[in-house]
Amino acid sequence: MRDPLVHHPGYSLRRASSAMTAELSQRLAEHGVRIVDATVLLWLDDNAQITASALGRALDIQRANMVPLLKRLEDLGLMERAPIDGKSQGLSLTAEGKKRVAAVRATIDTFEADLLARIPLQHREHFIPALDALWR
Amino acid sequence: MRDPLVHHPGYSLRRASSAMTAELSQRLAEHGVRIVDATVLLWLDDNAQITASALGRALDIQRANMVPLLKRLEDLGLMERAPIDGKSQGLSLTAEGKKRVAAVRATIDTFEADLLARIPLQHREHFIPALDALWR
DNA sequence: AGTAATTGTTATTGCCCATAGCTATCTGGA
DNA sequence: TCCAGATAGCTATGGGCAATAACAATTACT
Repeated sequence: MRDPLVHHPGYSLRRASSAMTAELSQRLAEHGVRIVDATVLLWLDDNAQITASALGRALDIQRANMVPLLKRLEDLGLMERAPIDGKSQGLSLTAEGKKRVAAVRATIDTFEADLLARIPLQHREHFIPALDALWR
Repeated sequence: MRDPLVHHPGYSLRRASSAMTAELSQRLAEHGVRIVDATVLLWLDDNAQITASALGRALDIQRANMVPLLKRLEDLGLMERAPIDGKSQGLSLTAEGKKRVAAVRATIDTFEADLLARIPLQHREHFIPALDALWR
């Protein structure tokens, strides 16, 4: 069986990302959050009172898609909103949210370390710079 | 605004993959196929008479998810099935499928080259080996 | 003051992956 | 040779994330 996709960076990227996503999802399920939830929680922890729109721009999430995401975090009691003016609202973690984000951060840090550890040493330092060149 | 996700390989991987996927999708739309369709077409071109199950195993696609995928390619007139025995069927490209796959392959090759070109030279050769360590 | 941009929202769609369960067929060991 | 177990193809359903279009209310700019 010939594999026409060996040495195709696009395909390798897709497969690696999908494998990574599946594993991280599973680890985060322990905390009752999805991957996107976790990234938002981390951002809120570092940027209290950020606006939904600004957060969406930072994470490249459409405003429309922020709505159910934030509602979920609010329903979980992890995040709350405070009006800034008539149309904007500042987002911040609740006390429960701060507790949760600490656990989530620990899980993510472990995960990222495990991920890097799987990459042979001679390639490791090139990994993030190469990836970042593709989107940052 | 602080970014808590800089230097997180998992996040960079997700973002790079998502950016890449969006662009490739767009380029392939010109040929009327999706990304998954294209990878299947490439495989069929190199592995005529492969079985749906075997193809699914090679690409890590569940048998259940192969069904609508193959039906789509069949409806497009790009792929046909021939019974091997009472329960298996060999998949292969139609004449139209062979024409299409040539165009698709050209688009993908250009895309992969463009993708690599965006990675700074000193990191480039490390990219695929690093990715492959994460899933192959 | 009035036009343009921004914010939050609803509704809908598309793509890809995952699980559970079913039937028919094939295969290998007793 | 027969039968249990593996395999092939399929249906139905749902989850996760992203994309688009449209709308009302508010704010910012000129």
